[in-house]
Amino acid sequence: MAAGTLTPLQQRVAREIIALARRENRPAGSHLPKIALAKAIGTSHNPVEAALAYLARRGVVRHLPDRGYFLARDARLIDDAARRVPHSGDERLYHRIVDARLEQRLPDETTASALLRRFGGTRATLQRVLTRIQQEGWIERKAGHGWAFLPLIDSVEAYEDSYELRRVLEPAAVLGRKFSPVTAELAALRAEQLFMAGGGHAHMTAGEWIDLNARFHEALARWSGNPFLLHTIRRMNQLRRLVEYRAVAGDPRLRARQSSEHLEILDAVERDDRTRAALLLQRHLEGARRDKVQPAHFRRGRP
Amino acid sequence: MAAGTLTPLQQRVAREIIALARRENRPAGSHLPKIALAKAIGTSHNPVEAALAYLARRGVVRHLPDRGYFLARDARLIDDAARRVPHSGDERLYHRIVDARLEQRLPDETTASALLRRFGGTRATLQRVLTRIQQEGWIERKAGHGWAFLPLIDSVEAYEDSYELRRVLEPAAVLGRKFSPVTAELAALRAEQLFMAGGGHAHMTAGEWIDLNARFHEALARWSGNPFLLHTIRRMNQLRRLVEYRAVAGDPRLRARQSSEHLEILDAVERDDRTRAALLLQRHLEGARRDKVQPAHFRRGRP
DNA sequence: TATTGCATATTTATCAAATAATATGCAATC
DNA sequence: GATTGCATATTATTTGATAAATATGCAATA
Repeated sequence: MAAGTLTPLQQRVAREIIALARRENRPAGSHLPKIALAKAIGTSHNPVEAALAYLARRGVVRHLPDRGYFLARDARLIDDAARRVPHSGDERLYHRIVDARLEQRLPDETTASALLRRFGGTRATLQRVLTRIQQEGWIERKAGHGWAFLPLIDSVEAYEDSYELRRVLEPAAVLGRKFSPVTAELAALRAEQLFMAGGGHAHMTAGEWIDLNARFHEALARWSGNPFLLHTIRRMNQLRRLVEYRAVAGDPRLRARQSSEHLEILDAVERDDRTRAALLLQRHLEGARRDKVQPAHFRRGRP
Repeated sequence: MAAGTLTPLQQRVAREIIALARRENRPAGSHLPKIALAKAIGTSHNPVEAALAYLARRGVVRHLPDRGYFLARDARLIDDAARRVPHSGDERLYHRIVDARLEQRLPDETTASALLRRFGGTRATLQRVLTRIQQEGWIERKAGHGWAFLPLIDSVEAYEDSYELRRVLEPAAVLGRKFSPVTAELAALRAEQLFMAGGGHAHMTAGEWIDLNARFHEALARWSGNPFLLHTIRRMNQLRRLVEYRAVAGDPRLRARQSSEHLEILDAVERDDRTRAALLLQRHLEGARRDKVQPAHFRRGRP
């Protein structure tokens, strides 16, 4: 790989290192040990080293020989420009397809070749991107050749549908027979939400806000101990991210209210008042739906 | 392609042609027009022609020049041997991995190369199979190299989890704000279930029974008008098929009871008594769970 | 008038060697 | 006692020409 460029995995790792540090509000000088990072991210040391070396070149971290890498400044104060890691070709193609689809500039049925002619790139890249989209659930292979797009959360209608599902599933998660919160995760979530409620959102990007939100809801699903429920919630979150990133990036009042509602729910969970947690959760989802589902957020409504 | 062999798509089409004819209890001599079949199956004429030519060689259908293909005998009376269409390499590898996984002969984490060494086959085949499994939700890519298996519906525990999800989702589908049954589909389902309840299961294989069951539940989900709910139910059905095909192939009394319950639910849906339909559905799922979730059905329980 | 049977245009799969990245172990260092 | 930095072993991706299927249109036919 040419000097200065990263593989897709290395790019991802670089982004995750920054996200982690920011999530934990790491101070300047904080040590970033490669093995711990590798474990947290789920990869081997090697890509972590490459990512850290890159971040050092970018000035985000400092390198001390034989001692390792250290944050150059408080994680929350790293400016947007410095922490912007380039995206791989896969990622770029993916987003171009998302955009085209959200703006209804793509037909409901198409072929790989047609997409290649339109967007360029290699077959291998396109194949990977289509597989990813298939995994996310908004495209499927037709019987022989070709692909068919499925509805995305890209209209008031579909958005309502996704909330309808979540309103049923998430309270069920909390009330499930195996529900059991993980203490450490609960504490971490609480810290995040407190930081947010306490005005921390000033140092947060729209993307970080969305991820924070997703982590909260995913944790509840994970604590249900039901892998199928978790899988479903994850999928809804992926789809929401796609749309919300563009639409409802963040009214500060809305952010503050969401966090305080999240905290209330975490409180109820902590004192094992599950009925109350489920009720609050249901109200929370109902409120979030009302806040977000407004025609103005969507470019065009679908029938 | 060598004479006598079919492409994977052609094999699939051949199987679907037979399944369709049997589903509709087509009599001997029934005409099988290629374009209608192609439309029903979602492909072009070409693979349908190849599949019909193959079925003619196998004696399942008769070919009259310039008139087309016709069932050689009543669809329900086609013997098992005659309608067994060979499986593609993909399909075989898929089932070998399913078996190995269900019997806990595979580690939780592995690599494509390791699987190749173990099962043979080409990288491309394995890649496709892994993508399919990923789509079904019981494997996922690790960050760099390798794959991690997720819990399958292969233990009492996981089976309970899947039913917990369905018990919440399916009644919600029926009660959903957009629920609206499609008359033609409802009639077709009723006919199938009546045939079954009336002793038709004698002419049915275990696989056909499972598919019938899945079609019923999928139809309810589709009528909800909520694509996300449908997607989730579909996924659960895929997984159930994997396991039930091996475990609970079919106690006749159980089959008869299931069909009559299905019919009751369809009745309630037809007279738009949704509350009752949802209630019956919930009871039905509860009963089905009790019938099926018995440790004896599973080779070994997981913790 | 619908359907078949076949021809043509597109699309996708296949191949294996070369290349590139990731996983892992461990002596050196703090 | 943990961590780095680097070497080595595995694993996975890329490539583009060739071959094989699938999609589609239409004259001939029942």
